[in-house]
Amino acid sequence: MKKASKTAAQGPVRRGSRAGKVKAGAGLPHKLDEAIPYLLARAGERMGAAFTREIRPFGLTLNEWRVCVALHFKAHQRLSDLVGLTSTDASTLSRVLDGLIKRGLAQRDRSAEDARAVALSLTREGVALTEKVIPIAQLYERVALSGISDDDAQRLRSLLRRLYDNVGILDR
Amino acid sequence: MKKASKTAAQGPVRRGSRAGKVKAGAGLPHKLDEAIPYLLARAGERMGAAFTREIRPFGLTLNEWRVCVALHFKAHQRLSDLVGLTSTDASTLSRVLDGLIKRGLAQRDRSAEDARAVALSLTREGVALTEKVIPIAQLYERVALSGISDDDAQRLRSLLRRLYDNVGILDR
DNA sequence: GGAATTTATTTGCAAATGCAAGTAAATATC
DNA sequence: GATATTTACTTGCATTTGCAAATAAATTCC
Repeated sequence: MKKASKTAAQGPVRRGSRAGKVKAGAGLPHKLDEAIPYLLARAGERMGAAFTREIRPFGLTLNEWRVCVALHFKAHQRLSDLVGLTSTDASTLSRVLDGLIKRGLAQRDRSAEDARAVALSLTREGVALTEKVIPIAQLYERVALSGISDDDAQRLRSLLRRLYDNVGILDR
Repeated sequence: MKKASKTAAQGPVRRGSRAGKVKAGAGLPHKLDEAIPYLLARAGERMGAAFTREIRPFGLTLNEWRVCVALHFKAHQRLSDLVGLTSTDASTLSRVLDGLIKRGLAQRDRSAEDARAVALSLTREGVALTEKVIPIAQLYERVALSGISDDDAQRLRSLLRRLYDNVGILDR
Protein backbone atom coordinates (compact mmCIF):
# COMPACT_ATOMS: atom_id res chain seq x y z
CA MET A 1 0.00 0.00 0.00
CA LYS A 2 2.86 2.37 -0.37
CA LYS A 3 4.19 2.94 -3.85
CA ALA A 4 0.79 2.60 -5.45
CA SER A 5 -0.28 3.48 -8.87
CA LYS A 6 1.57 5.77 -11.17
CA THR A 7 4.78 4.15 -12.23
CA ALA A 8 3.30 4.17 -15.72
CA ALA A 9 4.01 7.89 -15.80
CA GLN A 10 6.46 7.90 -18.68
CA GLY A 11 4.12 6.50 -21.24
CA PRO A 12 2.84 8.61 -24.11
CA VAL A 13 1.26 11.66 -22.60
CA ARG A 14 -2.36 11.73 -23.54
CA ARG A 15 -2.77 15.01 -25.36
CA GLY A 16 -5.90 17.07 -25.63
CA SER A 17 -7.84 14.69 -23.47
CA ARG A 18 -10.17 17.45 -22.42
CA ALA A 19 -12.03 19.24 -25.10
CA GLY A 20 -12.13 22.92 -25.77
CA LYS A 21 -9.89 25.58 -24.38
CA VAL A 22 -6.66 23.69 -24.02
CA LYS A 23 -4.55 25.22 -26.73
CA ALA A 24 -1.85 23.63 -28.89
CA GLY A 25 0.95 22.38 -26.65
CA ALA A 26 -1.43 22.34 -23.77
CA GLY A 27 0.71 25.02 -22.19
CA LEU A 28 3.24 22.60 -20.86
CA PRO A 29 6.69 22.86 -22.36
CA HIS A 30 7.07 26.32 -20.84
CA LYS A 31 9.96 27.95 -19.14
CA LEU A 32 10.92 27.13 -15.60
CA ASP A 33 9.42 30.29 -14.19
CA GLU A 34 6.09 29.40 -15.75
CA ALA A 35 5.85 26.09 -13.96
CA ILE A 36 3.19 26.14 -11.29
CA PRO A 37 4.87 23.61 -8.99
CA TYR A 38 8.00 25.71 -9.13
CA LEU A 39 6.18 28.97 -8.44
CA LEU A 40 4.15 27.36 -5.70
CA ALA A 41 7.12 25.79 -3.95
CA ARG A 42 9.06 28.99 -4.20
CA ALA A 43 6.28 31.14 -2.77
CA GLY A 44 5.50 28.59 -0.10
CA GLU A 45 9.10 28.23 0.94
CA ARG A 46 9.62 31.95 1.15
CA MET A 47 6.44 32.47 3.11
CA GLY A 48 7.34 29.62 5.41
CA ALA A 49 10.86 30.85 5.98
CA ALA A 50 9.77 34.41 6.63
CA PHE A 51 6.99 33.41 8.98
CA THR A 52 9.28 31.01 10.78
CA ARG A 53 11.44 33.96 11.68
CA GLU A 54 8.40 35.87 12.90
CA ILE A 55 7.37 33.20 15.36
CA ARG A 56 10.80 32.17 16.46
CA PRO A 57 10.76 34.60 19.38
CA PHE A 58 7.77 32.65 20.66
CA GLY A 59 9.71 29.43 20.57
CA LEU A 60 7.56 27.93 17.84
CA THR A 61 8.57 26.20 14.66
CA LEU A 62 6.39 26.40 11.60
CA ASN A 63 4.89 22.97 12.08
CA GLU A 64 4.30 23.62 15.74
CA TRP A 65 2.48 26.76 14.79
CA ARG A 66 0.44 24.95 12.19
CA VAL A 67 -0.62 22.42 14.78
CA CYS A 68 -1.46 25.18 17.24
CA VAL A 69 -3.70 27.09 14.85
CA ALA A 70 -5.37 23.90 13.73
CA LEU A 71 -6.15 22.92 17.31
CA HIS A 72 -7.14 26.45 18.22
CA PHE A 73 -9.54 26.42 15.33
CA LYS A 74 -11.00 23.13 16.48
CA ALA A 75 -10.07 21.15 19.55
CA HIS A 76 -10.19 17.39 20.08
CA GLN A 77 -8.89 16.59 16.66
CA ARG A 78 -7.10 13.39 15.92
CA LEU A 79 -3.62 13.12 14.60
CA SER A 80 -4.98 11.91 11.30
CA ASP A 81 -7.08 15.06 11.06
CA LEU A 82 -3.94 17.12 11.34
CA VAL A 83 -2.26 14.99 8.73
CA GLY A 84 -5.13 15.69 6.37
CA LEU A 85 -5.01 19.35 7.24
CA THR A 86 -1.32 19.85 6.73
CA SER A 87 -0.20 17.11 4.35
CA THR A 88 2.65 16.43 6.71
CA ASP A 89 3.78 12.96 7.69
CA ALA A 90 2.07 11.47 10.73
CA SER A 91 5.35 10.60 12.38
CA THR A 92 6.50 14.18 12.11
CA LEU A 93 3.28 15.51 13.57
CA SER A 94 3.36 12.93 16.32
CA ARG A 95 6.73 14.27 17.36
CA VAL A 96 5.67 17.87 16.98
CA LEU A 97 2.93 17.03 19.46
CA ASP A 98 5.47 15.41 21.77
CA GLY A 99 7.27 18.72 21.88
CA LEU A 100 4.19 20.84 22.46
CA ILE A 101 3.01 18.50 25.19
CA LYS A 102 6.37 18.47 26.92
CA ARG A 103 6.15 22.24 27.05
CA GLY A 104 2.61 22.11 28.40
CA LEU A 105 1.06 23.69 25.32
CA ALA A 106 -1.01 20.75 24.14
CA GLN A 107 -2.46 17.56 25.47
CA ARG A 108 -3.11 14.13 24.13
CA ASP A 109 -6.17 12.30 25.43
CA ARG A 110 -7.34 8.92 24.38
CA SER A 111 -10.39 9.23 22.17
CA ALA A 112 -13.63 8.11 23.74
CA GLU A 113 -15.10 6.50 20.64
CA ASP A 114 -11.95 4.98 19.20
CA ALA A 115 -9.30 3.62 21.52
CA ARG A 116 -6.70 3.71 18.76
CA ALA A 117 -7.07 7.40 18.27
CA VAL A 118 -5.99 10.38 20.30
CA ALA A 119 -7.93 13.54 21.01
CA LEU A 120 -5.58 16.45 20.66
CA SER A 121 -6.15 19.87 22.10
CA LEU A 122 -4.32 22.91 23.32
CA THR A 123 -3.93 23.52 27.01
CA ARG A 124 -4.84 26.86 28.50
CA GLU A 125 -1.24 27.96 27.94
CA GLY A 126 -1.31 26.69 24.39
CA VAL A 127 -4.41 28.72 23.68
CA ALA A 128 -2.84 31.78 25.24
CA LEU A 129 0.32 31.47 23.19
CA THR A 130 -1.62 30.84 20.02
CA GLU A 131 -3.77 33.89 20.58
CA LYS A 132 -0.68 35.95 21.15
CA VAL A 133 0.68 34.90 17.76
CA ILE A 134 -2.52 35.09 15.73
CA PRO A 135 -2.34 38.85 15.17
CA ILE A 136 1.15 38.42 13.83
CA ALA A 137 -0.04 35.78 11.41
CA GLN A 138 -2.83 38.10 10.35
CA LEU A 139 -0.53 41.00 9.75
CA TYR A 140 1.81 38.68 7.95
CA GLU A 141 -0.92 37.47 5.65
CA ARG A 142 -1.98 41.03 5.01
CA VAL A 143 1.53 41.90 3.92
CA ALA A 144 1.66 38.85 1.68
CA LEU A 145 -1.59 39.88 0.05
CA SER A 146 -0.84 43.55 -0.35
CA GLY A 147 -1.85 44.86 -3.72
CA ILE A 148 -4.04 41.82 -4.34
CA SER A 149 -7.74 42.58 -4.56
CA ASP A 150 -10.22 40.67 -2.46
CA ASP A 151 -11.57 39.11 -5.61
CA ASP A 152 -8.15 37.90 -6.63
CA ALA A 153 -7.45 36.62 -3.14
CA GLN A 154 -10.66 34.64 -3.35
CA ARG A 155 -9.69 33.30 -6.75
CA LEU A 156 -6.32 32.35 -5.36
CA ARG A 157 -7.92 30.44 -2.50
CA SER A 158 -10.10 28.49 -4.82
CA LEU A 159 -7.25 27.72 -7.20
CA LEU A 160 -5.08 26.49 -4.35
CA ARG A 161 -7.89 24.25 -3.16
CA ARG A 162 -8.29 22.97 -6.64
CA LEU A 163 -4.61 22.13 -6.96
CA TYR A 164 -4.75 20.43 -3.62
CA ASP A 165 -7.69 18.32 -4.67
CA ASN A 166 -6.23 17.50 -8.05
CA VAL A 167 -2.96 16.30 -6.64
CA GLY A 168 -4.80 14.38 -3.96
CA ILE A 169 -5.56 11.81 -6.61
CA LEU A 170 -1.85 11.01 -6.77
CA ASP A 171 -1.31 11.52 -3.10
CA ARG A 172 -1.26 7.94 -2.05
CA MET B 1 21.16 41.77 10.00
CA LYS B 2 19.06 38.83 10.92
CA LYS B 3 15.91 39.57 12.89
CA ALA B 4 15.09 42.72 10.97
CA SER B 5 12.14 44.96 11.04
CA LYS B 6 8.68 43.97 12.01
CA THR B 7 8.60 43.22 15.70
CA ALA B 8 5.90 45.86 15.99
CA ALA B 9 3.48 43.31 14.63
CA GLN B 10 0.99 43.15 17.46
CA GLY B 11 -0.17 46.73 17.34
CA PRO B 12 -3.75 47.61 16.48
CA VAL B 13 -4.55 46.15 13.12
CA ARG B 14 -5.68 48.88 10.79
CA ARG B 15 -9.21 47.96 9.82
CA GLY B 16 -11.03 48.76 6.62
CA SER B 17 -8.03 50.48 5.14
CA ARG B 18 -9.10 49.76 1.58
CA ALA B 19 -12.38 51.20 0.45
CA GLY B 20 -15.30 49.52 -1.17
CA LYS B 21 -15.85 45.84 -1.35
CA VAL B 22 -13.88 44.87 1.70
CA LYS B 23 -16.44 43.49 4.01
CA ALA B 24 -16.55 43.99 7.74
CA GLY B 25 -13.36 42.56 9.27
CA ALA B 26 -11.15 43.36 6.32
CA GLY B 27 -11.20 39.70 5.47
CA LEU B 28 -8.68 38.78 8.06
CA PRO B 29 -10.15 37.05 11.06
CA HIS B 30 -11.34 34.28 8.76
CA LYS B 31 -11.45 30.60 9.25
CA LEU B 32 -8.36 28.50 9.00
CA ASP B 33 -9.25 27.15 5.60
CA GLU B 34 -9.47 30.68 4.26
CA ALA B 35 -5.92 31.54 5.20
CA ILE B 36 -3.69 31.84 2.17
CA PRO B 37 -0.48 30.75 3.90
CA TYR B 38 -2.29 27.67 5.12
CA LEU B 39 -3.77 26.86 1.71
CA LEU B 40 -0.47 27.52 0.03
CA ALA B 41 1.57 25.39 2.41
CA ARG B 42 -0.94 22.60 2.19
CA ALA B 43 -1.02 22.57 -1.61
CA GLY B 44 2.73 22.92 -1.82
CA GLU B 45 3.38 20.16 0.62
CA ARG B 46 1.01 17.79 -1.10
CA MET B 47 2.44 18.56 -4.50
CA GLY B 48 5.94 18.15 -3.17
CA ALA B 49 5.17 14.89 -1.44
CA ALA B 50 3.41 13.42 -4.45
CA PHE B 51 6.10 14.49 -6.86
CA THR B 52 8.79 13.20 -4.56
CA ARG B 53 7.27 9.77 -4.91
CA GLU B 54 7.21 10.13 -8.69
CA ILE B 55 10.91 10.83 -8.93
CA ARG B 56 12.06 8.48 -6.26
CA PRO B 57 12.61 5.65 -8.76
CA PHE B 58 15.16 7.93 -10.39
CA GLY B 59 17.05 8.36 -7.17
CA LEU B 60 16.24 12.02 -6.89
CA THR B 61 14.93 13.99 -3.96
CA LEU B 62 12.75 17.02 -4.50
CA ASN B 63 15.55 19.50 -3.91
CA GLU B 64 17.87 17.54 -6.13
CA TRP B 65 15.27 17.68 -8.84
CA ARG B 66 14.76 21.38 -8.36
CA VAL B 67 18.47 21.94 -8.76
CA CYS B 68 18.54 19.74 -11.85
CA VAL B 69 15.75 21.58 -13.64
CA ALA B 70 17.20 24.90 -12.70
CA LEU B 71 20.59 23.95 -14.12
CA HIS B 72 19.02 22.31 -17.13
CA PHE B 73 17.13 25.50 -17.77
CA LYS B 74 20.33 27.51 -17.52
CA ALA B 75 23.82 26.23 -16.92
CA HIS B 76 26.72 27.93 -15.17
CA GLN B 77 24.59 29.35 -12.45
CA ARG B 78 25.98 30.21 -9.08
CA LEU B 79 24.82 28.76 -5.85
CA SER B 80 23.32 32.10 -4.92
CA ASP B 81 21.26 32.02 -8.11
CA LEU B 82 19.77 28.74 -7.02
CA VAL B 83 19.08 30.15 -3.60
CA GLY B 84 17.17 32.99 -5.20
CA LEU B 85 15.37 30.56 -7.46
CA THR B 86 14.25 28.15 -4.78
CA SER B 87 14.21 30.11 -1.54
CA THR B 88 16.12 27.27 0.03
CA ASP B 89 19.03 27.75 2.38
CA ALA B 90 22.44 27.98 0.75
CA SER B 91 23.93 25.36 3.02
CA THR B 92 21.23 22.91 2.04
CA LEU B 93 21.76 23.55 -1.64
CA SER B 94 25.50 23.31 -1.24
CA ARG B 95 25.04 19.82 0.15
CA VAL B 96 22.48 18.89 -2.46
CA LEU B 97 25.14 19.77 -4.99
CA ASP B 98 27.66 17.64 -3.10
CA GLY B 99 25.36 14.70 -3.62
CA LEU B 100 24.71 15.34 -7.29
CA ILE B 101 28.41 15.80 -7.95
CA LYS B 102 29.36 12.66 -6.09
CA ARG B 103 26.97 10.81 -8.37
CA GLY B 104 28.42 12.48 -11.43
CA LEU B 105 25.27 14.39 -12.28
CA ALA B 106 26.56 17.90 -11.75
CA GLN B 107 29.80 19.77 -11.59
CA ARG B 108 31.16 22.69 -9.70
CA ASP B 109 33.65 24.94 -11.47
CA ARG B 110 35.21 28.04 -10.09
CA SER B 111 33.66 31.10 -11.64
CA ALA B 112 35.87 32.99 -14.05
CA GLU B 113 34.78 36.47 -13.06
CA ASP B 114 34.39 35.95 -9.35
CA ALA B 115 36.77 33.67 -7.52
CA ARG B 116 34.39 33.38 -4.56
CA ALA B 117 31.64 31.97 -6.65
CA VAL B 118 31.08 28.62 -8.28
CA ALA B 119 29.73 27.89 -11.73
CA LEU B 120 27.29 25.03 -11.45
CA SER B 121 26.15 22.88 -14.30
CA LEU B 122 24.85 19.44 -15.08
CA THR B 123 27.14 16.85 -16.54
CA ARG B 124 26.12 14.92 -19.62
CA GLU B 125 24.61 12.29 -17.33
CA GLY B 126 22.84 14.94 -15.32
CA VAL B 127 21.27 16.34 -18.45
CA ALA B 128 20.24 12.89 -19.57
CA LEU B 129 18.60 12.08 -16.26
CA THR B 130 16.86 15.43 -16.13
CA GLU B 131 15.48 14.99 -19.61
CA LYS B 132 14.21 11.60 -18.66
CA VAL B 133 12.26 13.08 -15.77
CA ILE B 134 10.96 16.23 -17.45
CA PRO B 135 8.03 14.49 -19.16
CA ILE B 136 6.96 13.14 -15.80
CA ALA B 137 7.04 16.60 -14.33
CA GLN B 138 5.01 17.86 -17.24
CA LEU B 139 2.42 15.17 -16.87
CA TYR B 140 2.37 15.80 -13.18
CA GLU B 141 1.74 19.50 -13.65
CA ARG B 142 -0.97 18.73 -16.13
CA VAL B 143 -2.72 16.58 -13.59
CA ALA B 144 -2.37 19.28 -10.96
CA LEU B 145 -3.93 21.81 -13.30
CA SER B 146 -6.72 19.68 -14.60
CA GLY B 147 -9.98 21.55 -14.76
CA ILE B 148 -8.20 24.88 -14.48
CA SER B 149 -8.49 27.07 -17.56
CA ASP B 150 -5.41 28.54 -19.18
CA ASP B 151 -6.57 31.96 -18.08
CA ASP B 152 -6.88 30.85 -14.50
CA ALA B 153 -3.52 29.14 -14.63
CA GLN B 154 -2.02 32.38 -15.84
CA ARG B 155 -3.74 34.29 -13.06
CA LEU B 156 -2.43 31.77 -10.58
CA ARG B 157 1.11 32.23 -11.83
CA SER B 158 0.92 35.95 -11.48
CA LEU B 159 -0.62 35.75 -8.02
CA LEU B 160 2.06 33.38 -6.85
CA ARG B 161 4.73 35.71 -8.16
CA ARG B 162 3.04 38.56 -6.40
CA LEU B 163 2.98 36.70 -3.10
CA TYR B 164 6.61 35.84 -3.56
CA ASP B 165 7.53 39.44 -4.17
CA ASN B 166 5.42 40.73 -1.32
CA VAL B 167 6.91 38.38 1.19
CA GLY B 168 10.36 39.11 -0.15
CA ILE B 169 10.19 42.38 1.72
CA LEU B 170 10.21 40.40 4.96
CA ASP B 171 12.51 37.76 3.66
CA ARG B 172 15.69 39.02 5.22
C1' DG C 1 46.92 50.84 -1.13
C1' DG C 2 45.67 48.71 3.20
C1' DA C 3 41.91 48.12 6.72
C1' DA C 4 37.04 47.35 7.19
C1' DT C 5 32.90 45.68 5.15
C1' DT C 6 30.25 42.97 2.20
C1' DT C 7 29.40 38.98 -0.69
C1' DA C 8 29.74 33.84 -1.91
C1' DT C 9 30.10 29.56 -0.33
C1' DT C 10 31.14 25.64 2.79
C1' DT C 11 31.28 23.13 7.24
C1' DG C 12 29.91 22.01 12.32
C1' DC C 13 26.23 20.70 14.66
C1' DA C 14 21.82 19.89 16.52
C1' DA C 15 17.11 19.61 15.30
C1' DA C 16 13.53 18.12 12.12
C1' DT C 17 11.91 15.05 8.79
C1' DG C 18 10.18 10.89 6.34
C1' DC C 19 10.08 6.06 5.47
C1' DA C 20 9.65 1.58 7.28
C1' DA C 21 8.50 -1.27 10.78
C1' DG C 22 6.12 -2.02 15.15
C1' DT C 23 2.06 -1.92 18.30
C1' DA C 24 -2.59 -1.79 19.24
C1' DA C 25 -7.47 -1.40 18.45
C1' DA C 26 -11.36 -1.71 15.26
C1' DT C 27 -13.65 -3.88 11.39
C1' DA C 28 -14.40 -7.42 8.01
C1' DT C 29 -14.54 -12.29 6.67
C1' DC C 30 -15.62 -16.76 6.94
C1' DG D 1 -16.65 -15.79 17.25
C1' DA D 2 -11.82 -16.53 15.95
C1' DT D 3 -8.70 -15.01 12.18
C1' DA D 4 -7.41 -11.73 8.77
C1' DT D 5 -7.35 -7.07 7.30
C1' DT D 6 -7.50 -2.32 7.91
C1' DT D 7 -6.93 1.87 10.53
C1' DA D 8 -4.49 5.00 14.01
C1' DC D 9 -0.63 6.10 15.91
C1' DT D 10 4.34 5.74 17.61
C1' DT D 11 9.25 4.55 17.39
C1' DG D 12 13.90 3.29 15.08
C1' DC D 13 16.91 4.99 12.02
C1' DA D 14 19.21 7.35 8.49
C1' DT D 15 18.87 11.49 5.86
C1' DT D 16 17.90 16.29 5.27
C1' DT D 17 17.63 20.65 6.89
C1' DG D 18 18.79 25.23 8.68
C1' DC D 19 21.27 28.31 11.67
C1' DA D 20 25.66 29.94 13.04
C1' DA D 21 30.34 30.22 12.40
C1' DA D 22 34.31 29.78 9.37
C1' DT D 23 36.76 30.76 5.12
C1' DA D 24 37.85 33.30 1.26
C1' DA D 25 37.49 36.69 -2.29
C1' DA D 26 35.71 41.11 -3.78
C1' DT D 27 34.50 45.94 -2.76
C1' DT D 28 34.38 50.19 -0.17
C1' DC D 29 36.46 53.69 2.49
C1' DC D 30 39.60 56.33 4.14
